[in-house]
Amino acid sequence: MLEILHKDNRRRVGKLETKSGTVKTPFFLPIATKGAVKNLCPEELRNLGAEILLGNTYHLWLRPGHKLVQKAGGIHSFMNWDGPILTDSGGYQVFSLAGKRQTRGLTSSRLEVRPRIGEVKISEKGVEFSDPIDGKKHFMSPEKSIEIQLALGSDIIMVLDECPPYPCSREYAKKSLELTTRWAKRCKDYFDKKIKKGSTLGNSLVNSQGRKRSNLGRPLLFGIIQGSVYKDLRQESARQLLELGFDGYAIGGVAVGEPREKMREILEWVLPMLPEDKPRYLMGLGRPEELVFAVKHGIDMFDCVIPTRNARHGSLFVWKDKNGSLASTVEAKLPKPANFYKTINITNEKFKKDFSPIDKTCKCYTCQNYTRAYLRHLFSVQEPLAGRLATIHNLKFYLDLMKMLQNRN
RNA sequence: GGGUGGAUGACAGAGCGGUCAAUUGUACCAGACUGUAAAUCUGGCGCCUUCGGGCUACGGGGGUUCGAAUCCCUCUCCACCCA
Repeated sequence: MLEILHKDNRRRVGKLETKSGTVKTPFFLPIATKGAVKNLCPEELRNLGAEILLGNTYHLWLRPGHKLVQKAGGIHSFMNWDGPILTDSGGYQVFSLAGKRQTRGLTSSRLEVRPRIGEVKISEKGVEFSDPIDGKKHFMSPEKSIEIQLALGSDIIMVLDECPPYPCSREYAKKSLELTTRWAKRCKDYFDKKIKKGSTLGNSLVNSQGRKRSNLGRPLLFGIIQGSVYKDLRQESARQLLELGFDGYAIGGVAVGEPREKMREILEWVLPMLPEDKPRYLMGLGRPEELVFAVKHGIDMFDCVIPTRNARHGSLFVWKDKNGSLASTVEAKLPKPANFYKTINITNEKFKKDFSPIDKTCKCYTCQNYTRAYLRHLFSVQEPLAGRLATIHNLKFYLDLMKMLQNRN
């Protein structure tokens, strides 16, 4: 399913086949947690160069519900995106919602809307979450996560995992990775059983025009390597998942607060163990220099909220030097300040009278038509267009970066 | 002309003898954000500072008090009511 067309040291350039189409690697998945990339239409995403999106099992399960999505003809048809979609399993919510109380948003008027943040209880059986919106409890097992993802019609299904926080004791990390492996096996068993039956695949084998997109008749299933910052545990996790056998391997539990050079180590420990012909996915990453670094170490896929969320918060990416080969301008040393871009906060006073585009070299709709001064104005008067234009630009930056990394030279 | 209630930092608006350079919100300034609890959050926001503190401040002036944004007198302005 992954065809590598070109290799340059450990950097892999190729294409990944899914049941909804083929995607060039390495690639970045814009995040559409609840079935939409915040602020953008699918058509706009296409124009920006997006080929594949990420949705979230947990969020779509709570709202609108996987059954409803299935009734709508699957997530592709429901959200009008006929390209591939990867769904995260809900494992990250084990991390992001765990132990959170109403410590945020105390001054926000929206607090009343979400009075209590869910507690997360992990057991052998699965995870009990509270809905962050209404506090209602929901139980998700590994099988349930797969069932939901199949019903959604996902192209790349992630196993349910536990994403432990940092710092994390060796002892806990070991228990956690072993649980993740047992869950991964249950996910795979359930997945295989359902795929064999072929019953609950949703309508995702055909796109919204009723056209068959791929010869691949089933979604892909990825395992997730955990083990925190411990070499033997990371490698043990990889070994256990390799033994089970997945269509691709993700590295999870990274960028959860650990020192930045740990990421380098984790990649160095784990990547050599993974098969060449299976895609490798670094989950939740990251900053541009981290993507460049990881690609040079053999990672094929990424997802991250940075371009979209930071855009909404007024933080924009600006190229420093778009010429020359990125691979050579970004040394494979982390942590290291990025040398090929900078970020600006468009709300800063210094942009008040700056009538130049965000980035002179950028070909995005925003940079072609609007000035920094206008964008700053939109942010300061809280016009929704601000977040939209900023999102367009930041995603273009990320997708252009990936294009450069796909370049064979 | 008479009466009543007011005047607080950019704005709104608390405080009504000491713990007040003064709650809070907005605005403004800056920062953060990594499988989206997020169009969010954090910090700053009189002047000076050797970061210990110092200085000037709650409409103007004058009192009472060890001590006043807070009490009294007076002036100015604003709102409402009665002539």
